[in-house]
Amino acid sequence: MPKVVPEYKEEARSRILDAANKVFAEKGYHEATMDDIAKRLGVSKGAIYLYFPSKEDLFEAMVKTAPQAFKEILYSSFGDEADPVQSATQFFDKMLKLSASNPGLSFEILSEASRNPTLKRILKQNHEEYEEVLTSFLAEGQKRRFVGDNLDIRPLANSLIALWNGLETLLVSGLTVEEARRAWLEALKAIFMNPHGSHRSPSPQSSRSVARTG
Amino acid sequence: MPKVVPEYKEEARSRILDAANKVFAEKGYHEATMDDIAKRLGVSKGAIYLYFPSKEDLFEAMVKTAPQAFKEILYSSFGDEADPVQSATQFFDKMLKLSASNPGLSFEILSEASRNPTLKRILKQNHEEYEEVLTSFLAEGQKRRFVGDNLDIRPLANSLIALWNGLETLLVSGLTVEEARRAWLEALKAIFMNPHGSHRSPSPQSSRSVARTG
Amino acid sequence: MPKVVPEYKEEARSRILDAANKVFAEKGYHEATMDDIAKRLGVSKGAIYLYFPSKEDLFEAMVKTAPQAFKEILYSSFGDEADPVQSATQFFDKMLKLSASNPGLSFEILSEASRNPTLKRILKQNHEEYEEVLTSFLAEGQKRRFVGDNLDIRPLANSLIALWNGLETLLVSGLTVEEARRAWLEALKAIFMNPHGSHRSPSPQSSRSVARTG
Amino acid sequence: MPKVVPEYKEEARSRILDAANKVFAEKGYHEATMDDIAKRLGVSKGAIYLYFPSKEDLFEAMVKTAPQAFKEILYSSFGDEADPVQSATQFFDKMLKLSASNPGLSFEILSEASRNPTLKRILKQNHEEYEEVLTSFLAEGQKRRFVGDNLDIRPLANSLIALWNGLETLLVSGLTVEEARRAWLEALKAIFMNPHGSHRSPSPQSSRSVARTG
DNA sequence: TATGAATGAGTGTTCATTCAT
DNA sequence: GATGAATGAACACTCATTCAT
Repeated sequence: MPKVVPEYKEEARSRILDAANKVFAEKGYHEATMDDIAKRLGVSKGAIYLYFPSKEDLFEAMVKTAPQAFKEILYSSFGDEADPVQSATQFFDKMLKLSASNPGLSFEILSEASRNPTLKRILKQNHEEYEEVLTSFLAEGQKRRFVGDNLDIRPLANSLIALWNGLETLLVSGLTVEEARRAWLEALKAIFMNPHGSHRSPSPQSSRSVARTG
Repeated sequence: MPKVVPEYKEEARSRILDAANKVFAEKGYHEATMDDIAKRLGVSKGAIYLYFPSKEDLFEAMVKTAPQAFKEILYSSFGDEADPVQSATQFFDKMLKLSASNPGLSFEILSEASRNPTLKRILKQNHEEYEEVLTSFLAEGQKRRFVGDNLDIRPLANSLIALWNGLETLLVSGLTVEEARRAWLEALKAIFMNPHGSHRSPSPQSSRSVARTG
Repeated sequence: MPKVVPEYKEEARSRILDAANKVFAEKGYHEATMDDIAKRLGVSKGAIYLYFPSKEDLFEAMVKTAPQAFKEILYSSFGDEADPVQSATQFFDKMLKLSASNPGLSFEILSEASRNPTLKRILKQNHEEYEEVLTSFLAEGQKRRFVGDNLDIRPLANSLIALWNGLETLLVSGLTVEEARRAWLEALKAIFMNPHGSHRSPSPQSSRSVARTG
Repeated sequence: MPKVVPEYKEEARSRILDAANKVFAEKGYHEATMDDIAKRLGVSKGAIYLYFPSKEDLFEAMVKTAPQAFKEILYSSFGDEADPVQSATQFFDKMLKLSASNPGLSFEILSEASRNPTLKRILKQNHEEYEEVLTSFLAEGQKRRFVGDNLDIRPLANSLIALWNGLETLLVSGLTVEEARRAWLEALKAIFMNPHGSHRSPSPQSSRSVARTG
């Protein structure tokens, strides 16, 4: 059996997190055993406990690594000056690929988080990063005039994140990828192509027909 | 110990499903034990097995009951002829209440479903019901002129469902209710307030054919 | 569901015993459930408890009925004046048929009996009946000159019973029916065809070469 | 709690098999619990599962060890050139002792085997070993002239095995040890003392071909 | 550091038996 | 008598965690 790593503790941790990610993604938090993870690494169960004090800690550490991939996709999709709908399509496809490699892992995380304050805090931090990145992108878009000048970009960023997350749930529920892509693009066009930039409340025609939400 | 039910087998099942719903919501599928559910009902573990052959079956049966609540909320929110954004706000608040009483249950379901074909099938049926109901509502909205005439209402319905689902995930991730409501309304305004016909390449026959939902 | 029997308690018992016999034979004592037996009869579980106070009692009662079939086979095989080897072959074939219809039941009974004094007593009574019947038959055989005059017929009877029982065990162990029949006949010929009738100790040549067993 | 074994995995298995043998013999397969076996060893239940994947596997492994004891008894009883009836008496007494230490275990095995193909296969292998050893012994007996020259020794071997097995059943049924020994010896005398060649239609080539046991 | 044997608490499921109807 | 819903004790098996080596 190869050792986890002779010298670099950090790399050992990182290898374990990789293995954990795969195993948790394949089996879900509860069905995955410490032994599964150890075997995937070719290491003894006990070795993992030298780096992580418990299964829960390991899971939490793994969740902390999640934003990395997301941010990479975000930057590579929206980073250049392309047409935003095209960027959104790229984003959709890359996220789809990521999500397909971890089927159900995000729900596993969410369901644990809904009962585990530590996890919740981690997710909150992750989300704040996402929100930040996306809001910046949208602000940049306003400068470049492909995002309506008077849009409220922070809630909009949240809508976009929510929309993606929600489409992931629908994919589990049997929505085809094509249907999901269609829904994603329809919604994005509504947002980006609105010719009036009239989403925010103080625009006269919206206040006429829209109930104030308090 | 009281009997599960005085007389009617159906009511017994239904009571168990209620208890299961609560316990699964509180603890999640794996952490919830059959004993938890039995005790919540004031009944012996064995009694549950008179009505459901396994924990898994009980869970699946519980998932099948979900559309009921959703449809009730949908009809009661969008049923009358009120302003659609106001209806959407009502919908949001009612869904929020439902979801708050079952924190994390939907993710539990999704994470199980991502590995359980039976559950997946049930979720698909559920989703088809949701899509149907919402598509009909949007079609009606087109007649009443508060939904753009040439909108592609089926993907739109999916966007709305996804958006709600996604907001639920963000609430777990620490988004405040206010932020979520804001994101919801911003997105809806973009959709509903959009001047007619701007969402897609306006090919008339496609919108007609999509309205046929079967 | 038909009632166990409306009027004759004895018949009810007897029907239950029949069903029990079949179910115990099919599944073994431990794997058979009271519900299996009840369902085989088309009766409720509770009904059985009106006639037998426990599963164990039911099993014991069933064991008590066993000699009936054995005696019938014994009489019908050895009853007439036929050639004893031919009779033995008939006996073998009939017993084989009986035993095939109850595969493993006798071992089930024996293994329970080895730990259950009540069952043991029942088996002892059954065995005494068998021994009696067979000894009488052998005595008759001596009169009719096809059993050696100076044979010790009671141990011989036991040998025959043991031989049959033992062949049953070998059939479970994969001996073919043909091999078993061969073994049975070889042994019987040795016993019945011994030209000297010299099995008992006081016969000179046997005492010479045979160790006394005390 | 002491460890199952200080160093050698094989010894651990062997100790568990020993404990299992005792517990299964005392309680029978179904009444014996894994906990019983573990406690008998002074070990936790889980430890057993490190060596055997299931109760059934443990039982089967135990059954596989049976021929060892049998062969030892057979060789030590018949190994020397003593008078065969005396050898047979020794064999009887040693087998009796073995069987008394495991009351009912063989029936437990047989009743399980009658419904369990894996066990059946094991029993078949065991039986083939017994048959082989005994046939060789009888062939040797023919050379030494204490077994009739033209006896068909393979069926004869089976008869002897069956006879012993059958006597074990009668011991459970209340036959006294003395009666059993008497029956055993009477039968053996019939076989061994029989003047040469009287057991079967004396076709010489058949006895030769049967001696080839492979 | 790393191992992996051992632990022991935990859980889904079964079923003989009871008893209100 | 007969039912069948309910009980509750039991048991096989799992797995996160520990620790002697």
